[in-house]
Amino acid sequence: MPSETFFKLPQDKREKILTCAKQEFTRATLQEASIKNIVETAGIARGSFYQYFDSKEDLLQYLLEEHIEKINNSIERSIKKTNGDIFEAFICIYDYMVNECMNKNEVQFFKKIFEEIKTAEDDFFVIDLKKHKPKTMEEYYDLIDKSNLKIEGKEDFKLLIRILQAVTKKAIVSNFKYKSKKQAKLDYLKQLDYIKYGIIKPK
Amino acid sequence: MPSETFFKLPQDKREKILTCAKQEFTRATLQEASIKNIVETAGIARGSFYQYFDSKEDLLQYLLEEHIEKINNSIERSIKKTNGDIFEAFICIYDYMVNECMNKNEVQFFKKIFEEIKTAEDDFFVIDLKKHKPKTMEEYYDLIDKSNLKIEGKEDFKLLIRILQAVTKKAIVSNFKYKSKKQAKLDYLKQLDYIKYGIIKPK
DNA sequence: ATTGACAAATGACAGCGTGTCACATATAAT
DNA sequence: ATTATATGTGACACGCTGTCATTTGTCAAT
Repeated sequence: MPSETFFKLPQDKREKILTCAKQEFTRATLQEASIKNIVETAGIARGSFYQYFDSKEDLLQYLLEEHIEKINNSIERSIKKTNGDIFEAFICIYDYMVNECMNKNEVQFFKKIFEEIKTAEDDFFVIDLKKHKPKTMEEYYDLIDKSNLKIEGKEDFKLLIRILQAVTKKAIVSNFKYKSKKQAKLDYLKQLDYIKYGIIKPK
Repeated sequence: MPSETFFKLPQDKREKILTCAKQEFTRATLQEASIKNIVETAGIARGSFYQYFDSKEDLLQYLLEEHIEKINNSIERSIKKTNGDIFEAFICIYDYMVNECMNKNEVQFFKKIFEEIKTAEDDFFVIDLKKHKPKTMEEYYDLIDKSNLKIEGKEDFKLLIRILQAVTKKAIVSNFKYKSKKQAKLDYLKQLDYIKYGIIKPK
């Protein structure tokens, strides 16, 4: 978290810093991004940066935090809206992430962030940042309608969520990457259908 | 690729360098790994390193290369062995990767490597290394038996492969991460079954 | 055995980004 | 006006990088 001092800053200065930071994280990966560039473009002294943030990671964490919060809420909202239909809920989440959760000028930033996410990570938004784990999907077990699913218990549910999350993450990256948003969505829906009804032709 | 000079080195020196490099890549991520540590533990001069390799990435690429080759062959072999059954083929590939393709003393190294792989990557073994793209699964389209699959053309096939690769990558990471290799395998098989026959209960 | 030409090894060096710290400056409290 | 406290600053030492002029090793020709 940024220091108290940071929040006491005049708004325009604070925003300047955040804007320049986003710019830098868009230009480069988390590793390549340099504090030097951020302080130079934001026009603050090197020492000041460290008065506001512990580290580069701390800053990035903060930049993502409000979005993690929003996405988190969207997950709960989606599940409720679809009456616990896990597939419909994931489609809502996808739509939210792709269309609503970020401003137009942040898209490139988020594209970069999504590309940075490791396969090994189970959540959407954990990069190399250990703190502030958002609620995991598994925690919504009770809200999901399992009556027509081949799910026996939480362990099965976990396995399903892993599949859906892996596919959804990749779909979101595709949405950013490829020209046609429409095609990306269609591809995603088709993949969900495969998972829903199976890839094997019924006899 | 390493320089000619590197291959002319006495075998023990060459191996020392590679061993120390693996050690360093096991200790740290690609980004954190330092050439300084490698040359110091291997007991060679800094300049020598650059005579052998272009960069850290070049070295890592070389370390992975023979395995990429082996894995690549295992893919083709698996597909043929299973007469084009894509699911059985993926299980073979999983088994090969988890049990056979690496020496016991390399396991930690590969664990690290797999954890580094980004969600965005479509292949198994591309980290941040652009060169030497192995054959992609998509290229095996003609070898796959599609008679009982809901696959109409290459585009559908691509979507299926994306799902299977995403799930398999995560399963391999799990295998390294969790205590029980057996449970990891069972989980993977269950996930494949979900994809094969669908998660929705038949009526 | 000596020479010379080429291959390989070396480590000092400049460059660059980092995180810190002693000092400067602003703001508030008495 | 004076003191206390909070905030801002950039010079600095540090660590790692990639380079390059120089040294060392190898071996064929004489």
